[in-house]
Amino acid sequence: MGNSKVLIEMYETMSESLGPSNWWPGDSPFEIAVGAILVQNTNWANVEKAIDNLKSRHLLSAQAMHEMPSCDLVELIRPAGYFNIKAKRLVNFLEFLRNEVDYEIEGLKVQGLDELRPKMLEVNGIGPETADAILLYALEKPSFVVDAYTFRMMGRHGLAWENMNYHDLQALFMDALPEDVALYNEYHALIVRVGKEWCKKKCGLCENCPLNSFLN
DNA sequence: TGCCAGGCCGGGT
DNA sequence: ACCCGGCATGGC
Repeated sequence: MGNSKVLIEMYETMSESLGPSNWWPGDSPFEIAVGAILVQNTNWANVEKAIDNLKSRHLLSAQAMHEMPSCDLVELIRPAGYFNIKAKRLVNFLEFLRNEVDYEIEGLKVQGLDELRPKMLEVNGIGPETADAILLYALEKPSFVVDAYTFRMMGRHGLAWENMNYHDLQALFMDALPEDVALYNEYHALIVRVGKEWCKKKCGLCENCPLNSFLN
């Protein structure tokens, strides 16, 4: 694909400018998966409060979260926003974990990406971005994560246009880049870090953005 | 103070 | 196949 060169160059520019990201924040694959669900359309700082609520009570485990009354789970994750619907989504995912691997999330690693991803998407509350975040950051599967920052950045640089959907943009990256878990991991992390700092919804900071030399 | 943040679902065209 | 309203907190 003709995008390989520019996408690699953008990656190297961001990497040299910002340094390593050490993503995803979280001490375990399960914590990463919980964070991926809680961060849906929400500020990460709020997600951290919710995760801290669980962790400080020693309740950040699949079995503990599945066995507690859902009203308790709702209260613990309240700071993450959308707490009623996110509690249900967490329970749906916990049920999936129990059925698939008896709550041991790392057991999912034995499954191939092509069989695991569709199964995860069947869980109500797990959409493409959440599934890919869990696959990539918790399970180390080579599935590129696309998010709102990715759409914004690629649109701003003329590499994606309005009618592209999640799958289109993911394919654009995965066709252009070598299949490399570490590369996918760091690339998405850098996009989010650059996006948070320089490319918010109202983008007026392009003069200082590490990627400004790529603007037409 | 209103706007925004690392989406997704369900119901309607 | 898209489009839209709903979901909710905390920081600036």
